[in-house]
Amino acid sequence: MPKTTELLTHPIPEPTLRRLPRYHHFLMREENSGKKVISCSDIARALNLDPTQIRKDLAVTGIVGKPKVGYEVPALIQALEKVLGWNNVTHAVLVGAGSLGTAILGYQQFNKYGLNIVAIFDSDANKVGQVVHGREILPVGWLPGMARQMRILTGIITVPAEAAQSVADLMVAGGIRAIWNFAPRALTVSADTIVQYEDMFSGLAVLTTRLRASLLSFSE
Amino acid sequence: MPKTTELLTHPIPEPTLRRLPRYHHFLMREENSGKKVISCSDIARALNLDPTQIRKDLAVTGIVGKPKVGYEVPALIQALEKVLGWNNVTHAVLVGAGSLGTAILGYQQFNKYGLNIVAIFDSDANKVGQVVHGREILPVGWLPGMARQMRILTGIITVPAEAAQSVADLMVAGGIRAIWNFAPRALTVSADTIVQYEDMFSGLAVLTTRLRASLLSFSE
DNA sequence: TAGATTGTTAATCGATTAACAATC
DNA sequence: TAGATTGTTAATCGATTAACAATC
Repeated sequence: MPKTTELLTHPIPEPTLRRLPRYHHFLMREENSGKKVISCSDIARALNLDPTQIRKDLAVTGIVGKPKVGYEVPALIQALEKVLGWNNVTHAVLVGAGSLGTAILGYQQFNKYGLNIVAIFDSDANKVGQVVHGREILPVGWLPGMARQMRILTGIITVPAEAAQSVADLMVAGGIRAIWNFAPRALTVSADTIVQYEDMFSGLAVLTTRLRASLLSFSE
Repeated sequence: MPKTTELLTHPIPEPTLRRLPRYHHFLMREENSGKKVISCSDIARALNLDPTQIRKDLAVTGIVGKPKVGYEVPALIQALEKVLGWNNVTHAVLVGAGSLGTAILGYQQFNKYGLNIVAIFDSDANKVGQVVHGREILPVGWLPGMARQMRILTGIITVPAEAAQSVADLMVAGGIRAIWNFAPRALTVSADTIVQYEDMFSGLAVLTTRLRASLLSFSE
């Protein structure tokens, strides 16, 4: 194997990647309340995690802390944003102007963290032409052409499960390479396309099952 | 250790639990298209998973398959619903009548899978009294009393991050034992309360980071 | 300095995957 | 029967946690 392989940035484990935004949120809050420096144990206590785990997670940012002191909050925030790519804007199209779709479109926080939804589509002729959050709903047939022309690489699916696969096909046809899928439906896409499932039923299943287990163990 | 301990149902690993709803969705679809029996390899192909993993996951339902044939679809669906508790209704209150909150309230699918949102609250006096999806928005101060009186054990938080902790406090005060938290904020709650985080920023972080890695590896 | 905290290596834990006998 | 598929045990893999030297 050539030496360059070792120089390639080691991929960040997914569990770590999922925790980084939580650290970022917490650090922003601490910075706002005037904190200049923070230790892993502080973060661990607030987020209910193991301090060693946090140390390992933060290592991926390249930031080094001072023994007995901790990490500089602003530098750590900056480094996290760099790793998460929140400085570069990700342009995306969204399909499905239902309540979830418009909620995501209107969620200012996403914009703040580098997600820019440039167009919203729907297949419903009654919805096409309506304006939501300042953007006109476009016919979904326009997606492939527009995505290709604007070189959009990210697509968000918020349509009902039955329509999700056909929307994914349109996205792939439009050159989209990463799909954020909120529909409870497994998608079949080309090998070079990434699908990130955001299945809220999974979360609900964990919650209700844990609740039942907890009630049983307390014999209630 | 007394023998009864061994009889207690072994807790289902979280990764397994998160996959069960995906199996359920897929099986429902297969049943609708008339399929009576299904094999692990069929499921594996459709969901892009390992057949052995599926066999192990399905074992938690207690359903046994027939070698060379597979599993009976209707029985498997029933068994999954039982494990996931989708037969018993989970009553819940929701706080935060913003776009995400109303989207969740209006999402019929949740109702179908055993989640019944009995009341929606907000702290904004302008919103209180408005009706969304047939339910009047109530002042958040009423939450503890109502939750306790109706014996609601589940709460959903869809308020901005700054307000999430105070809402969680109200929920705990109202006897709520499981919180589904959509706000990007770590919550501090009593030991007997479960918090399920549904942080969409984690999903976004995974998506954009993977996309960048993919683009780099293809040297584009 | 003494002691708290970092960074890192080793041990543990748990989940995924491989191997294979049982069975229809 | 032969061969596909199940169920289960063992091996592998990867993430978390523990231990501890380095350091401010």
